[in-house]
Amino acid sequence: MNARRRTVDPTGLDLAPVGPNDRRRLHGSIAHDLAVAIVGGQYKPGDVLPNEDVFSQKLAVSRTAYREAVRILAAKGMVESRPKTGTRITERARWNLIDPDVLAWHFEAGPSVTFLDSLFELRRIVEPQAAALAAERRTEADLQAMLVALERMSADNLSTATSLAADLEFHHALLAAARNEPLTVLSSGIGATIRWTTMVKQRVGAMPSDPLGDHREVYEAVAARNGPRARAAMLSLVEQAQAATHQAIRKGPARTDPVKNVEETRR
Amino acid sequence: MNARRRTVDPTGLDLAPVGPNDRRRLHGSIAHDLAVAIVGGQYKPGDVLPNEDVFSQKLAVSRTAYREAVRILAAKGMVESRPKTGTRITERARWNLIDPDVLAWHFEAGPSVTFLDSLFELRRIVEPQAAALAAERRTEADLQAMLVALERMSADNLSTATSLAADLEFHHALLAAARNEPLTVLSSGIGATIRWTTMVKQRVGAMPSDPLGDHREVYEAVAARNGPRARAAMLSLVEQAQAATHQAIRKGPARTDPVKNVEETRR
DNA sequence: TCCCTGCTTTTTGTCCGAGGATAGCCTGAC
DNA sequence: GTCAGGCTATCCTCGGACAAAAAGCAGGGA
Repeated sequence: MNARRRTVDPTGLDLAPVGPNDRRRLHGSIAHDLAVAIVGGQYKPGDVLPNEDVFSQKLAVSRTAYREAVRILAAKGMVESRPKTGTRITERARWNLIDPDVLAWHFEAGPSVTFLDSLFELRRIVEPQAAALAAERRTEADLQAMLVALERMSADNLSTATSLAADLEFHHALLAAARNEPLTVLSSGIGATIRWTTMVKQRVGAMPSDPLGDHREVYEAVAARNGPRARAAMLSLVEQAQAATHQAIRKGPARTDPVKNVEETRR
Repeated sequence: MNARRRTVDPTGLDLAPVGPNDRRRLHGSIAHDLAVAIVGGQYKPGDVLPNEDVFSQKLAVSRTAYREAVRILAAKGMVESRPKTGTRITERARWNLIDPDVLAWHFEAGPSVTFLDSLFELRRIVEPQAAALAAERRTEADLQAMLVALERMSADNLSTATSLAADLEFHHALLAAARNEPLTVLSSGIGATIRWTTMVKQRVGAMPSDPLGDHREVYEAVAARNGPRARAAMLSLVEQAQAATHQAIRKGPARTDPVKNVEETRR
């Protein structure tokens, strides 16, 4: 959570002060923390942040670093700065919700069930069609990539980190095979969803019946250049994933731990 | 093109020095110019930009402003900075192609025909399904918004700026009625596409047969809560738009004027 | 010969302090 | 009551300095 590089921690509250993802720069981690606080509801649309001098001091960083962090958030449509008015959180409708980072921040803050559902809905719309396109356009290399991912998925017991990675790889290879650049971009967003939902399912110990079968069916349809069959298989895959996620959520709460104060995490 | 605020222009080459969109801040216009140069192919993926001192001096701005511009581009996945290595253009696959800004920059640089096609393909995938969802979920208010847009479209002769705005409004209202946040975000991207294609068609003087009829059909299907019909109507609408655009492009070139050097536009 | 360690150097990252530009707000005149 | 003008809070831009990261090189040891 806290990715600040500072080694000393006078408060003693801040566990895991030097995490493994400490390669992020200061402005990056500020943007991250602030963003998580925003999507977590700690700052609401319409709210105005304290002015630069005050806030950067509270975070114990320079105004420069803070401003660069705000630029990042502004680039994703989450805040808007103007002289005299200050920096204000924009309405959610203007956030770039399919930006990979924004999506990741949502999952980190603990996505609401409705948000999760809307993402699955997006997948239900996009991925089947993408599979159909992939069936028409895939090359041997695409097929090979999908096959490798498939094998790596089945090699492990479907619960390890590598099998998750293989899952992501599979979906990415499929999107890539569709030969549509804007569509490919959605891949990382979809990946974020898969990653999180897998984690939830794992935590609850609820492994779906047979996700591998679905994946294999998609692969074979694509290999056979059978668009409609690929579409149907992918639709079934997504729907099963959604059902499994719902089931897991009923067992455990959807929202993870409440977000800490930005001011507190950072000092 | 050049949104810099500077009033004097020693070269005399830079027309329209103070455009109407001059509200952008310096870092914003630098990001804009750089981004257009990148999507225009002036800098290619893998290329390394000159270091901050050199480049910011060449652009005649402070390092601060330049760095903030780079942060914006980095947030959209277009560049990546590291100490010692420098700032390098990332591969296109990692660009956030559905970000409204990135899309707008593409259109400004003159999109390639294949890119345009892939966007229409995305619309063909997303919008019909969105229309179907909208048919199920729309409220009276949604309907009202769509109707207003429809009337404003038909009021003007379908070639003025206000009718274009109404067109955008219609599509946005429809997406909004689908009640799916991530889907709504695509609205601005779709809007950028519509805006640009309309412009092209207009320039060539090729107005499609009857776009209004399609729009009205979509509206009525949504009003009747008839999902399948809404989907079909929207599909037809998008396909017609694509056909009309292709026709227009055959008459005139797709790519607009070549992009100028960033260093030159800015000084 | 090969690898490992430590130094050098280039580039970005962070900090600070100052002044300029913008825009919301209030005051005052008409 | 309305409009013009000044006031001021806030972000914006600037310049300069030093810190940190990391790629590449050189030297030493096995």
